[in-house]
Amino acid sequence: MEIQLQIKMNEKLFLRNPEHSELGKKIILHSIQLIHKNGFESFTFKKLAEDIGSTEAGIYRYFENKHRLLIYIAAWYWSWLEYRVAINTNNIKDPAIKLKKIIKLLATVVEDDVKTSYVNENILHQIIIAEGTKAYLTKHVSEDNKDQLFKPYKDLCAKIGEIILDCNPKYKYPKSLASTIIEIAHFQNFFMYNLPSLTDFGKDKDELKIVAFLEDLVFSSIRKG
Amino acid sequence: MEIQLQIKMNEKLFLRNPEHSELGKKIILHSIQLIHKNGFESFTFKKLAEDIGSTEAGIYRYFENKHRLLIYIAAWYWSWLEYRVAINTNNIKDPAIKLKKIIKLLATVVEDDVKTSYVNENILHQIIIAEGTKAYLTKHVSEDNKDQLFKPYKDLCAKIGEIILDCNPKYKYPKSLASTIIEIAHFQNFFMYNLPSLTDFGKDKDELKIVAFLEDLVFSSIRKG
DNA sequence: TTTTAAATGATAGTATTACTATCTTATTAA
DNA sequence: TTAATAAGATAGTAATACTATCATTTAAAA
Repeated sequence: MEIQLQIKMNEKLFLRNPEHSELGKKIILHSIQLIHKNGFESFTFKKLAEDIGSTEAGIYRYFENKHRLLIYIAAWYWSWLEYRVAINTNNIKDPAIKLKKIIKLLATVVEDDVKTSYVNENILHQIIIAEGTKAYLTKHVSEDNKDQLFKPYKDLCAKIGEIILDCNPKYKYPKSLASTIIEIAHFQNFFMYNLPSLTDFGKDKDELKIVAFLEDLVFSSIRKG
Repeated sequence: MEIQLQIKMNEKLFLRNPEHSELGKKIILHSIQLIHKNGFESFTFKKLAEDIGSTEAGIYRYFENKHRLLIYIAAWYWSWLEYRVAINTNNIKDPAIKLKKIIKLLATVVEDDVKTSYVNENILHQIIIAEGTKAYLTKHVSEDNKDQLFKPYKDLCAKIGEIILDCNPKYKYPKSLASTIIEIAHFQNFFMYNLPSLTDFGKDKDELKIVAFLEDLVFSSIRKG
């Protein structure tokens, strides 16, 4: 039996649903590759079209602009991560063990377990580390937020916040700690590889050390008092 | 007596030193204003030139491109912050109190104490919150890093790391905790105003709550064990 | 199986962006 | 006073970020 993961995406994320056609899937697959290769700034729909063997106008039928495409990719990533969190924690009772599992999912490289044919999840993880925050660090965050474009990110954050509260119902900052875990898992990874002096992991470049750091940070805060 | 703060900047940050001319100072002042107003993505040298009453070519004599200008502004900000950290902590002996002071400097709005005629420090603080990470989240971080473009950021981080070690010489992640404090101070501020459900401060929008959260996070980690 | 609609391909065109080049005129410093 | 140096003015180019149109292919409905 082959498991095919299909993530339901908010309609406002695209003009035409890329999951419903071959061209659409190619757009997602190749944009992830191109952004990974050259970075989001030098990524253009022209280059993407050439890469796919389609035309610029063709891409514009799916996404308003490259920023919207980034938001789509990020939303897909967070939905996929929440799904992985769900399947990896649903048989665990102890919230602390749940939280540890989540930290590991956030901070370590993905093993390509569930295949979604048109997305390379490992590369996706890497581009979200480097480019993910650009999805919302804009002047139009609030409007985009009203259109629910960041819902998957916020849902995941809310879920982590709840688990933090399960660990300690008196902890005062569950949501802020949740968003902190998410962002720091990515930032410490980026720093470790690119600006290593900002971390304590520069020498061995071991993602498990980021996990250890985050666990230490999180559990000493939650359990204290 | 009027105190004039002059920050020595790395020569590689610019083509011509903007501090050495009126036009240069206008470039810094107006670019901060424009980036604050419309965001970094829609910021162009053409618009900047029009705003100043100069020409595009004139700006290009000072900075290679707008990304370099952002790096310059960020570097200036981190240098200035390290200076403020120095004057605000040099008479304090207790490293824990030092650290609290630093968290406050990072997370709260600046009171315009020391004037640097051509920089509005309050607006600067806000644009670094929203745009600062874009200075290094690029495909050419490593080359830029070799040119020491991020030195002020790294110096500040190292300094905070040392103070953390002063608090507890056995703490295992001083540098990672330092970069975490810096980034989270800014991210929680951005979230609080723009994606409030990612924080516990959405209702009152009180920066002092970010300070409290960070203090709780930092000191429970450092002091534990 | 034909008709019709929808998606794609091909091509063209525009305004803006991101520059580079050159020449002239101020400003400043030797 | 002359000689650099910086700034202003103008022009030009390649690439980016789109929009529009029309023909063709593919897929769904009659």
